[in-house]
Amino acid sequence: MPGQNHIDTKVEKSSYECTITVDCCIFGFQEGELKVLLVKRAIAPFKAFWMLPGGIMSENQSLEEAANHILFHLTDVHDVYIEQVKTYSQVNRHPVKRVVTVSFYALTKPENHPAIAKHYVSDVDWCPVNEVPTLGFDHNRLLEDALLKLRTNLDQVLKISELLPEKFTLKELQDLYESILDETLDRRNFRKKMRQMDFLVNTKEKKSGVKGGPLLYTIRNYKNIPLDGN
Amino acid sequence: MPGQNHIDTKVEKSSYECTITVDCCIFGFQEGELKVLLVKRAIAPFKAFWMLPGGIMSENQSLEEAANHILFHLTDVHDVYIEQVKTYSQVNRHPVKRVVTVSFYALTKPENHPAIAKHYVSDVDWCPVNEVPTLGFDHNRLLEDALLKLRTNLDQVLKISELLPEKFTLKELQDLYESILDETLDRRNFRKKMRQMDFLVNTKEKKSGVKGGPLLYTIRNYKNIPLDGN
DNA sequence: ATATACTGTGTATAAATTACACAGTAATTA
DNA sequence: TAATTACTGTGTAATTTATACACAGTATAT
Repeated sequence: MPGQNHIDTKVEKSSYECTITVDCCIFGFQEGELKVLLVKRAIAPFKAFWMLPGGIMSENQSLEEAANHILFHLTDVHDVYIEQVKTYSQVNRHPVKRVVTVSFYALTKPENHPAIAKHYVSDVDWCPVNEVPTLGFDHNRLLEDALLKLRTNLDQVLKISELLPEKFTLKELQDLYESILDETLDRRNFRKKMRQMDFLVNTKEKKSGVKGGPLLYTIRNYKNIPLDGN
Repeated sequence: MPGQNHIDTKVEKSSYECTITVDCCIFGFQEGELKVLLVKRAIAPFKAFWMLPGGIMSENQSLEEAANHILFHLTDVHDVYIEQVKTYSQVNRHPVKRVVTVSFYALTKPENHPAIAKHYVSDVDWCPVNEVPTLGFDHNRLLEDALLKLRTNLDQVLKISELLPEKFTLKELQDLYESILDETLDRRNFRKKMRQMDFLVNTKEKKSGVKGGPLLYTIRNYKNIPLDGN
């Protein structure tokens, strides 16, 4: 009694197995814009298309570990905030072979991680999220879903400190919020709200090279990122 | 250059494949309590443990289709609201064989669907969510995560009409909210809020057999459930 | 030195949320 | 059938939260 009609909870010897891939929306904030890391694919299918970096989960790693691996190899980033977005399993998502894909988003400081093209990748780019071209596979959809999740969870503020340098001005913080939410915010109200949550520590230093001499802030308990495993 | 070191986006012939299972938290509301459908497993491992109903995704179906299949075979429910919760991929989740599991929650009217034990299942029960025993595998964790997601998304009210009979009193609706959120709500404020959103249609009928003669309501556009595919 | 483009701050108004009490109805009971 | 019980249905005032908004100060650029 194989295949579709099973309603049991047993794992059988003959059960169907499937390749599982991980794709990552790696966000960074640069020049006042929210960007996402894209790679240009060097092989078919979708040769020369831009896409989200991804790879295959292997035998001895969880999806989170796979995502971290991909991230590390591609950007030299580690210990970064990653979050599962959704699993995509339409039968014909991949033109050659069936795969199920779990997508993650990851938040990084691009300042620390120059992107370098590696295997099966001919180019690499931090692309402003508003200028993303048509991507290979269903990656535009994955990106859209990841952005939505990022927006929805923005109130858990702490994690977005991953996108900023260690010291930052309130304007930089607000610019980040605005580019994630894709709307403008009132400056005074924004600052009031940020003050209420007590994440911010005023370093008393001023940022130089910019008009107005804005104060630099940092995040309380900088670098306490919970990593969970499923 | 196999396995873990891959950072490419290519799907290779030799790539690792893995069994993917679907587990469902099937919620129903009965006797003023939120309940979840559990099955008692008839085979090892975890023989005689209660667990969430689940099964294996097969070659020609998406995860959502697999979940609906399981649901249908177990409860005769179809066209029900289901939502993906999360994917679990720890290497040692399953004691016998590696599986990756995608969990869903589903909302049903138990009144319509007497549960019947089928394959590999010796018993079936609608269990109040506050009285769930230790389940097989990591199913307590899955249930917890599903409940959290259900709570978090409660504002998209419409879908919870899946849990109620076609006509219901405001008290029944409030009881449902309270058992999902696990807190008590002010009656007048609750009703005000429900009135604002305009889901509710007053049928002008009164429910009999109960004191106070409460009015019966129904949901506007009853049975317009969006089903999406990934 | 002057102009420019930014910083930093508080208050008044509007909107949303919360707290709260009493008269009415239908079953149950004595 | 009268009295009791356990529920229904309703509105307003108080609090909290969110929004709108203007001007003096500072570092850079000219």
